[in-house]
Amino acid sequence: MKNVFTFVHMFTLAEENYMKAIFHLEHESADEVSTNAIAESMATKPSSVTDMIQKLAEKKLVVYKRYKGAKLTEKGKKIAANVIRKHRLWEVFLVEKLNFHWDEVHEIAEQLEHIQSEELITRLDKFLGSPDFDPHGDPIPDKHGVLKRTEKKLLSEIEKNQKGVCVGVKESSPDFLQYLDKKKISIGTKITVLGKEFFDGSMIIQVGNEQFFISHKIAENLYVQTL
Amino acid sequence: MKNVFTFVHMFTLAEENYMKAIFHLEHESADEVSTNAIAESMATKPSSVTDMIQKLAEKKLVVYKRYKGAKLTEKGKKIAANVIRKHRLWEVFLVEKLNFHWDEVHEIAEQLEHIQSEELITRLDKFLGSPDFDPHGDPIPDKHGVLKRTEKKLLSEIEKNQKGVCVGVKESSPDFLQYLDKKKISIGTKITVLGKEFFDGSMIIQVGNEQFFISHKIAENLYVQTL
DNA sequence: GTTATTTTTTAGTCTTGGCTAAAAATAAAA
DNA sequence: TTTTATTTTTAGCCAAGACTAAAAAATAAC
Repeated sequence: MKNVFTFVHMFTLAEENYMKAIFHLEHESADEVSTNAIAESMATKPSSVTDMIQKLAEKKLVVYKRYKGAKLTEKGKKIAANVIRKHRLWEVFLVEKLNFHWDEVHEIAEQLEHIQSEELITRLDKFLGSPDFDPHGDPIPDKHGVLKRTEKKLLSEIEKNQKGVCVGVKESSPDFLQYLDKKKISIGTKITVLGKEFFDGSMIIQVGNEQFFISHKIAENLYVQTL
Repeated sequence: MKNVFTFVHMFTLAEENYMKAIFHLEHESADEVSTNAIAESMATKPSSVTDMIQKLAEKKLVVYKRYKGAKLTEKGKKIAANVIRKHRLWEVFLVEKLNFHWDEVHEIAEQLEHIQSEELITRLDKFLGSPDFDPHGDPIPDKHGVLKRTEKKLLSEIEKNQKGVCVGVKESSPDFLQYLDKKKISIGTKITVLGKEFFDGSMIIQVGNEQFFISHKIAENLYVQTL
């Protein structure tokens, strides 16, 4: 089939997905990522990965040495970050505007992230109020592909009298999400830890004008960014 | 490449585009559509078209007889209508929510129409207030693929004292669109023809509380649905 | 420092969806 | 009704991106 997206810089769906996968793996273990690791993360075979990273290397999107794994170039990194930016912006859209739940949006965003239009993303970002985090609390890279280095912590790691902004959840079972809804906790909600019980890890927290008790189980499944 | 969209009924991007093209051509000239016509409308070669319609025929999406062209089956028609539904809903989104202009949205919608998720479209439709027309005034098929038979007319064809709702434009040059903006005419705007000059086709119309003069050139580029 | 194991690469196939060039069927003209 | 022109199909080829099986390199174990 002919390439449907006729723009200046064009990468195929497969190329974008490979770069994205390598990007994520690099952020997990710093060094160049192994063929096997990429294959596993993409549910494909190592031989297919070798093929592709060789092609990406020719296009100067990754640095590749036989038997030594791959590493994104600056250009590759930028492209990957942009795909991730689109993915996360679309997730915000799906949750905030279409009322999907946090755990329903990944598959759809996986498709939407490949839509090609700079202007679309510029406008979508504006429409959503230029969010900094996606519904899972992961940071959204800016339009230059720069990913704000974020101090995402579990609420349970926060000390007494510290504040944090809710940026996501670790677990996302319906029960948990409903609990959060009930307590009016969502992305962007400011939380202050008023008290912390060392015996069971439970906490007293303040959300808006309300103060209430939460168990350790709740606190260890909620990501916050400290302020 | 492996199919990215893993759903129940899955058609490739190419298959969807062929069905869509055939759907449009059938609505232009009733009968089965010729290989050449499809090739031209898709900017591809007749031999490629033959290949594809044979594949579609095996899948019972079109009826095909050698040298006799193709015709969508009920199933094929439904699928095509659904792609068109998605295309037009996304166009509404782009114009109404992201403030794109009517003539900027086609390329992007061409990509978005292939995103696979029933739920997404259900919610998008609701989010947009279940619109009946896209920004070009073309009707949006319902979720069963039924296309409301519409009486789309040019404003110039409307008689004195008749009313219509603006459903789209024929020409969509920036100048024309800006003119319409200035006159506060957009999709859904009610227009009443107060007077009509037979000599030059100019009109006096009412839009909201304002009454003003428009030339024939304007009137013959504006689609309305009569009320 | 060999041998064994794991990882990675190569070589060769497959499918999708394009393409060109040539053949066959249909339609138009003489 | 032949001949000519057009349309459509077939046959064969190409690229992307997957796969399997076998070879080669790097690691680990003895």
